[in-house]
Amino acid sequence: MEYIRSQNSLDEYFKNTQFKDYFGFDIQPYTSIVRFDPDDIILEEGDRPGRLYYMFSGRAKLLITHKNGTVSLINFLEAPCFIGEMELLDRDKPAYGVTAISTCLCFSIDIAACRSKLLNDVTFLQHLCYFLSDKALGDAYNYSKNQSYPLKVKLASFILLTENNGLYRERHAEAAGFLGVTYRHLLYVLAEFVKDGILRKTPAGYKIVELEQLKELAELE
Amino acid sequence: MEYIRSQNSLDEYFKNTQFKDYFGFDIQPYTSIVRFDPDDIILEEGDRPGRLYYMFSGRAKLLITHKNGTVSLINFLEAPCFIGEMELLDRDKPAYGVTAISTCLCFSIDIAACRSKLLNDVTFLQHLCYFLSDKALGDAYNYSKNQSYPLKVKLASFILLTENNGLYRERHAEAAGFLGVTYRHLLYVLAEFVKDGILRKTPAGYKIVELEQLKELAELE
DNA sequence: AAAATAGTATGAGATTTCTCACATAAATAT
DNA sequence: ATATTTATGTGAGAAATCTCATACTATTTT
Repeated sequence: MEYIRSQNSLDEYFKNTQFKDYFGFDIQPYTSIVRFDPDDIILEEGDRPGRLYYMFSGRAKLLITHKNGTVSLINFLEAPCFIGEMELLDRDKPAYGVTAISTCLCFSIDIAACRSKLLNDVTFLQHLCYFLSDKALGDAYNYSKNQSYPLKVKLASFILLTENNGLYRERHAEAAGFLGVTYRHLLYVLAEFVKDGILRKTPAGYKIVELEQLKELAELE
Repeated sequence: MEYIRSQNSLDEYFKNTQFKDYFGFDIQPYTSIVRFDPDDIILEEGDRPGRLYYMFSGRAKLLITHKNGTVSLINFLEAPCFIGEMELLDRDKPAYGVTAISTCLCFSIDIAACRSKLLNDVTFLQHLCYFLSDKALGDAYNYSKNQSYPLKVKLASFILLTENNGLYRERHAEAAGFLGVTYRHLLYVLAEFVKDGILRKTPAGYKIVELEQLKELAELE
């Protein structure tokens, strides 16, 4: 993670997003801009980060660690969205972690400095409710739509969602868990993609060779 | 739908739920209690109901109608939860409908009478955010956990979730859509349940004969 | 009353996905 | 450096699920 320090760029981003309109008070003094690179941890599971993020560019994933230590990919977060609102609303530490997939640019709000302002700002709370309600509906819709398709199609979407710079490199166990198929079958279909020339296996991960074909497959859903 | 008029029962319910604590002002004057019977429409798709519900007992389902007219079951709502918050937060009419599965008891808040009070009540907004955020996480978790199991298991859960008075009577097409399997296959597994004596087919619907066996199956997930 | 429509029902072969057994490579611990 | 664990891969038969074709209601429309 890296802070973006230039005052210019902060001003610039403020102008170009609606972010400031989500608050009933001037949020800029409490805000900085941070960049998370792929695989950076945005929210540590079981931590009290003290930061509320508003991601205005990038993709991230939401993970849960089970009692037995295995990690499950649970959901995706796509800009624009809030990250870490549960910590603000209080109640224990987050029971989930968030990790950057692509480069993520976020406004980072210092909760300690303005927690009570936020919690008493109806403009902000209304917008947060709206975001959450909207996302819940969209997610539910996607869930029920998604599951009907064969793995070929779901995997194509999944690769496009998790790919970075044309490289797919998810843990197979994690991917299989999220996609609801066995490890074995995931490998099988992945091998099919390689055989069909859609992907190429490299030491760094699976390189996307035929982006168009992947997109076509994914669009079936 | 039926109003529950007795002042006694309103007082009673108020005492026995935390409902009133979710508001920073006295909500009781704006609240009545309504009962929805199975299959009653709680929220009409494309309507402006003017009511915010807090369901404190019962189960309901969330439906979406597609452009081509087909209806998809999208999600379940279980007490306690809010229903219709999108209408309060404004933005057009709801793009989804909600129908009672079992008998549902709800506090019904007259939005017209206290919209601005609600939208300016940080206590309420905070609780709503919390509910929404919590539900989103729970849904995501369930979803990713769920999909791995064979239909036998998922159908068992589904039947338990949609059953009323021991009777399962969902539309097969709707159920198949939600469960992400073909109509054919759903019928196949349903027939298996009948053959195994778990369900019995009656003119009124599928009667649950072996509740325990259904529960056992469902608990595998 | 006939026709059209929507929901229910079943068979059979094709495809997808699973189970399980096992092998190899890479990362981590002792 | 060696054992141990973790992740990756592969084969083959079994089970789950899909596709498609085809009937049979019941309800609604004309």
